[in-house]
Amino acid sequence: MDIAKVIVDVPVRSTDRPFDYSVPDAMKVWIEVGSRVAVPFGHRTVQGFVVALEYGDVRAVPGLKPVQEVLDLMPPLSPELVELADWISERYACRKISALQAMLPTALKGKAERLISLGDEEAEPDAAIFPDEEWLPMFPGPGREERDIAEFVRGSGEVSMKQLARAFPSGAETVKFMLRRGVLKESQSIKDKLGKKKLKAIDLAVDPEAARDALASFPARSARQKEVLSYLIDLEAVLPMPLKDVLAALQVTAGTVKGLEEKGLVEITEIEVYRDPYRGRDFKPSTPLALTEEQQAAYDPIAAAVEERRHEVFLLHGVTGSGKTEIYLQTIQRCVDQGRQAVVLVPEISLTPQMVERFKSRFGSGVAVMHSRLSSGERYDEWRKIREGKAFVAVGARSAVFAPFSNLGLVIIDEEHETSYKQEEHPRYHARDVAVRRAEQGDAVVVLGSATPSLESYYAARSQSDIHFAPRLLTMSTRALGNALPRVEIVDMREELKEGNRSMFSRGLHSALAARLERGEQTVLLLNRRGFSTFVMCRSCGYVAGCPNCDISLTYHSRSDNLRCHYCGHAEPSPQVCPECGSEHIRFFGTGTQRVEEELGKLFPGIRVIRMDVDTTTEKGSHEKLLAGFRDKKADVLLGTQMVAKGLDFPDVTLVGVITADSALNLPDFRAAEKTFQLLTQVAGRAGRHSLPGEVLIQSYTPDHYSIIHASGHDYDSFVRDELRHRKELHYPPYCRLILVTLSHEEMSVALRMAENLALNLQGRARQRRWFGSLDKLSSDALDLLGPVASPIPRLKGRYRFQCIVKWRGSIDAIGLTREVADELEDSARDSGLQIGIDVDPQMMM
DNA sequence: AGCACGCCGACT
DNA sequence: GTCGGCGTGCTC
Repeated sequence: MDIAKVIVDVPVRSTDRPFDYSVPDAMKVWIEVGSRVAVPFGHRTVQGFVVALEYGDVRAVPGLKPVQEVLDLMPPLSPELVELADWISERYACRKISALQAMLPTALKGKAERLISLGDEEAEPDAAIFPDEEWLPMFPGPGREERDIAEFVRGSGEVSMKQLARAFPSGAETVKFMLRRGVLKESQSIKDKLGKKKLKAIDLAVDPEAARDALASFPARSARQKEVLSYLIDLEAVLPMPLKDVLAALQVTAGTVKGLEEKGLVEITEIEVYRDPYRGRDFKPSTPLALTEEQQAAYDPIAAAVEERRHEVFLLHGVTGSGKTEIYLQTIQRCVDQGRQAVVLVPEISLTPQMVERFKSRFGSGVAVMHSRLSSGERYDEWRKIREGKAFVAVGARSAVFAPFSNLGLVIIDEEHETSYKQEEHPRYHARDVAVRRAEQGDAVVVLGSATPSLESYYAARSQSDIHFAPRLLTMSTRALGNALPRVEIVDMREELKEGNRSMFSRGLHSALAARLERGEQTVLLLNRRGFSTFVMCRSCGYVAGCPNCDISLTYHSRSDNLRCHYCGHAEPSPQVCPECGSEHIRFFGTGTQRVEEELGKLFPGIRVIRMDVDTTTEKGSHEKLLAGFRDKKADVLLGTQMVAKGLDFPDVTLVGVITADSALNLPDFRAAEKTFQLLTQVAGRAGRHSLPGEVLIQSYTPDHYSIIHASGHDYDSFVRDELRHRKELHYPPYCRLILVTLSHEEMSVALRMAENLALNLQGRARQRRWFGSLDKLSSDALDLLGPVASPIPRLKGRYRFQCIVKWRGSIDAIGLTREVADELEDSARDSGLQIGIDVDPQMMM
């Protein structure tokens, strides 16, 4: 293997391909596919990843440079992950390097560092330029500084440019001059953002016998030192131990230990530690529960596939409380018993201590947890536990799909329908699709679990003819504990208004709340704040202004005081009275959690409310703290946005109130109904999970909408039937796929012209290939184009934004074509201020 | 992305 | 006449 193909960390299109390097003999042992390396690139050193190794005659390739350095003892990526990165870069139209980087913790994003050392030339100042040596002390000019710098560098051998700048704040010119003359020389290497965490540790410097002897002859006045020493002798078996533990245990100060160190009895060293974010927490071991008949029926086929090491995707559709987690746990056990590893993906929002605890209790320290609340150091440590084989289960959000296991046998995706599995920045991958791909590569099993599966997955399972994958459907329709699903009542807010109640609380919700306060039971109130004030609704009849072409809500634009569709560009004036009923109660809609909290305080003086939304949960750990407070019954009401709907399980919650179901329903998104149904179903599942029966009240201005009616009846099948009919009629997924192309430029006219250009090119190219045609036609291959229109966020960071939506289906390479056209346009715009973003299978159409 | 090479204005 | 402005082109 003489040639390494390397993807370099230069994220532009012209370098989005492997570059060849020769591998020095001494490096051959260390370099593998997946190695992270430092390579000379142009006039500098950059980080890169080895994606292939080839045997070849290095001499046959002129101009080949050698790999400079291998950056890790163990390659951070496996060949399997490298291959997956390649797939991601094509599937999601992103740079290869972005896909590779996305798989690693940020701590491993190395950047080049400039190192300065003494050159071959004498470090003496140039006599022709500077006065004689003996004059120097009198002239603290450049000559003096030069000598100091040379001394400084000589002292430490190699000095980073940063250190040098800190020591000689105004020495930049001099350094430059010295470099030019060869007095100093420069090299570059890649430095990680973060090192391994080192901890001060204490150890005996002499053997225990000698220490015991010393103890006997200790002067009485150093009683504290004596205490420390005897403590260490007793715990000799676990040495070296963290210094701070000793200090805490004996209530002594570092000075005491210092004294012992000076006597030569103990030794302060540094040990490398894993930062375990769950350290010090006890997890009660749990054992497998007996499965119900229904659970068993779902478990068996999954376990069989795991047992046979056969790739298969399962869609586990189980109502809230049906015990999906227990199935996950037992399936993981099967997988682990075979010496393979498992990944569990959970939406970020439900990655609560409750959730983590269930896995830690069953699998102990073999569980690595990865989520965004961890510091980058903590995340890195959890990642290393996986890479080094110290963990066999990874529980985490989206990016845990890249857990560097060597023999992954199972991927579980809980709450499969959650949009947070789609990454909204580059690379815009969907963890579910990546998981399926990864599992295919390694003959692993995928379990998609949800009480409300996404239409894409459900349709794929039912029709068995989908584009992505065809999961096997497993259904669980009863709760594991045998209790009934809560009774759900819909409150018609139009009626409330008619009867003179202008409050945001209906009379029904008001009295239900009062009853809970009286009985000391708890309530969860959901307020969906998304889509705040952007749509127009009539409070009298529930009419919402929608697009005549696209069947989505129109968005209100205050600048022009009109309503627009951001799919097709349709625009109309903003109505003054309701076109349906003539009422003047038509306005932009939205209420904040803060206002609800205020009103609660007014209606129920003394009520204890915990408010949970983006404002109150930004701080690290605040999320957990708030929930713990609610669990300990420090509040009567938990009020929040979506985050209160997910996965919480509190025994004393008997009432769930949805302040207004409509705000989710009227998002300008074709998935609005699906989101609403999912949200309502999830939040309803929070009530009455234990012995006390639950009640759910949903307030709505459109109480006859099918998503609300079916959610109240816990009727997923009927909802899907209605929703699929809509999707089919209007050509939305799962009946086609989408690509969202966003163009931005500082100048509005350029942005628009380029967007039109792109649309035209795309259309032309698709026609040539005979792909272009209405999706109405029966042919299986079709491509259609919407736009360009202004983006829902028309201006961002000083750039005007326009978007096009590609709708397509069949076996055509619509992604490749879109990328091709976008690349060409970016090229031809020599102007270069143009940015084009491609989002394949977008979840948020914003 | 950097960083150097390259062709035009204000200065010792 | 030079130092340096940042336009464009390349990086195994």
